[in-house]
Amino acid sequence: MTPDKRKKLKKAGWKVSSADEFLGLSPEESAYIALKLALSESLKNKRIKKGLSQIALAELIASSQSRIAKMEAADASVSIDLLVKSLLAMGASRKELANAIATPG
Amino acid sequence: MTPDKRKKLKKAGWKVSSADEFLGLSPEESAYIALKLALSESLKNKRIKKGLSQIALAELIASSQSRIAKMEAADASVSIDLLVKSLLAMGASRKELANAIATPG
DNA sequence: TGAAAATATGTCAAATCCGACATATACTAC
DNA sequence: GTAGTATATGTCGGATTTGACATATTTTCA
Repeated sequence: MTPDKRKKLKKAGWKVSSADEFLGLSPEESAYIALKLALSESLKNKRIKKGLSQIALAELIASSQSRIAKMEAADASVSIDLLVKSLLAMGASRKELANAIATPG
Repeated sequence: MTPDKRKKLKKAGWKVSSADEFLGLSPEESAYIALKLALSESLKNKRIKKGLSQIALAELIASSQSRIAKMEAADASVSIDLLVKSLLAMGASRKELANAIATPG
């Protein structure tokens, strides 16, 4: 695990203060977190590509700027459900979703 | 139209995917439902392949038989989050997930 | 057939997640 | 610098989702 990724995880509120702690996570726990990171990255990329601010996207999908920020930060309070719904609302296809999910962060 | 009625129609033999227009679903609504159906199918297939009963799976992933049944029925009360977590708990890889998502129902 | 196992359905309190708001911090361009 | 814009963070009431339970229905098999 790269220092970058660890920093990102920590920033997102996950308890990752050391590699040992991270290794203490079960495989499905880390897979779940990795999945969320992949989706949040995809969301941010798509938003930027469309030239939208977080506020503009929030209005577009009936959410709020703060929640968009949390989505993009893969915050622990954000579900995969919301990430997927948001991506779909931005016009992502199933294949795009699948690709985001399959692609390692 | 409620998700419940939609489900009943599907059970009654309607080809939901081709009836989207008639049902007045937005593209992201139908994509979301299709996604859930794909994941629930994948979950059921994986469980059967492992020779597990719903009760056994429930114990394995700390849930309940009734919730497993609802997952496999793509019930409106079940989130994509739970479906993904369950698949990961059964040992699905990200690529398997991606494939399930990309594959049309 | 009929009992037993598996699955489906309905309900609900508790846990989790959401949008909204306030506020802080970061980034531009002057 | 600093004014303006964008993004991040903390909190909270209300909405949604969850596991659990009761019960109904379906499937399996002798």
